[in-house]
Amino acid sequence: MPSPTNPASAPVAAAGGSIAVAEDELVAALGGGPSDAAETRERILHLAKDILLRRSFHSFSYQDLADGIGIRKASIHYHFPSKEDLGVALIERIGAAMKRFAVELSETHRPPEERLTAFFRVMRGLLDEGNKICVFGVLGAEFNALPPRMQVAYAELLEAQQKWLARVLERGRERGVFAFAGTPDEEALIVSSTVQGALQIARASRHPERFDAVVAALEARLRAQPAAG
Amino acid sequence: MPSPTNPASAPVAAAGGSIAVAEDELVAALGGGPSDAAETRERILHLAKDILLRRSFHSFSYQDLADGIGIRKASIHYHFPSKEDLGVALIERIGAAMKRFAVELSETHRPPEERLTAFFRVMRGLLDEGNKICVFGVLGAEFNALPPRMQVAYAELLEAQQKWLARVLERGRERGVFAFAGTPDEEALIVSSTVQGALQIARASRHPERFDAVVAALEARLRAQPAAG
DNA sequence: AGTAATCTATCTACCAATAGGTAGACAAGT
DNA sequence: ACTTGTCTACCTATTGGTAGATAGATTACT
Repeated sequence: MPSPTNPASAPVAAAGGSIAVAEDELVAALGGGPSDAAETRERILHLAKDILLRRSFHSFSYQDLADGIGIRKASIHYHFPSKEDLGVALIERIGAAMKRFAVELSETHRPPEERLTAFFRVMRGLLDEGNKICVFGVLGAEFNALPPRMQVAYAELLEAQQKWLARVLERGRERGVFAFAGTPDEEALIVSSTVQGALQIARASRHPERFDAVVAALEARLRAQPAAG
Repeated sequence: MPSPTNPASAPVAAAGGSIAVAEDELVAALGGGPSDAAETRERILHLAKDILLRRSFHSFSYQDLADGIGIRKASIHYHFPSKEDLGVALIERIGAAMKRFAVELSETHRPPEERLTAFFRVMRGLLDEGNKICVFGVLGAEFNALPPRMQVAYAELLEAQQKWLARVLERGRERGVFAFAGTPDEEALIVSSTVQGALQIARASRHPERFDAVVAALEARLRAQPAAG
């Protein structure tokens, strides 16, 4: 594999985080070994996701990715023929990370309140690792300007996330640790809307702690009233 | 005024709405009369705002505006030398509309709960008139990719809106029509975060009624518990 | 085993379209 | 004469995307 100008260090890509789990796991899981092909593909996705959550979909180009990775633009087109392909892959990748996140919480038998807290923690983490916000916030804002297949992928992922959240809330209510008036679906909608908006506002106002305040309020209201007095 | 290809009808521009008040009012207030200059400027702003709230800032070009209005690209640069200038003007214009909205509610002595409802109604209106979302949601998502002066203008407008909302909530609590645990500022943050996120989710999922559900829940929780039973 | 064919992943070098932006001519109003 | 607002005509940089060469690895065939 000829890589004449591979600087052996991809500074931009190194800054990236993830929704829930280290990217390395996925790399290992997919590639199985030191496959160069999968590795480049992963690097592209990793960096693209990083820039996406920082700056939005229409604010980065194939050239940005090429520069950041130390590869030529044409090579990125080899892995992702069109930007729409890349966008869809990004959404799917994030969906996979969300799924792994959910599965892990499930397999370790975490109680609902802990799952919700973990969710909040992941979201909060985005703000710290480079002023990111959640995918739904990024792509939701430019939704009408998104290529068709990305719109579909987005909508699907959104429903999946809503479903997961609703289930967590429902189980929490069954166990008496959460209290809310409407349906679990409605409550999930409220929680995710709030988190999504709070991330954007906290970032733009440069007051990340505002996100914490919102989450605290959200948790306080969800918790069954302990008959305070 | 030479306008060789002015089609006398600007179809794209005609679809636009506003945050709170009809654009025509502003046109009249600023221009004072049938001034061509102010009129063109207004048409640009009107259309730009429309596209902005539909498709985001990086998803439209000067050419789009020129085509939509039936004017040449260079003429738009005459009124707004750079896109950053246009962006700042857009934010300021929306700020002016918000202020007029607030002043009107104030001058007609509307009670806090009515002001809040009016706020929700305006936000909901965006979804109907062409799948728009609020400015804060649009620009908040691409905040890091925004030109510097737009970031500043955005942050200022955001603070102004938060302040207004906080004041409404505070007065409502004083009068006993609202109930919430934290400070008015915190509550304002929660309300606007929720609305902002809900607009995005409702639009992307093509379920505008989900916004209504969120707002209903927001109102229900704000309302002082009527000792139901 | 040795060689030919194929496949993979990258490269260089290009493309047309579009981006934001500028210079200067020109017509009309003051 | 000056100002205002628009025009035509252009500029440079960048956009997403393509064609074709090439180097190395893998596979197939004798």
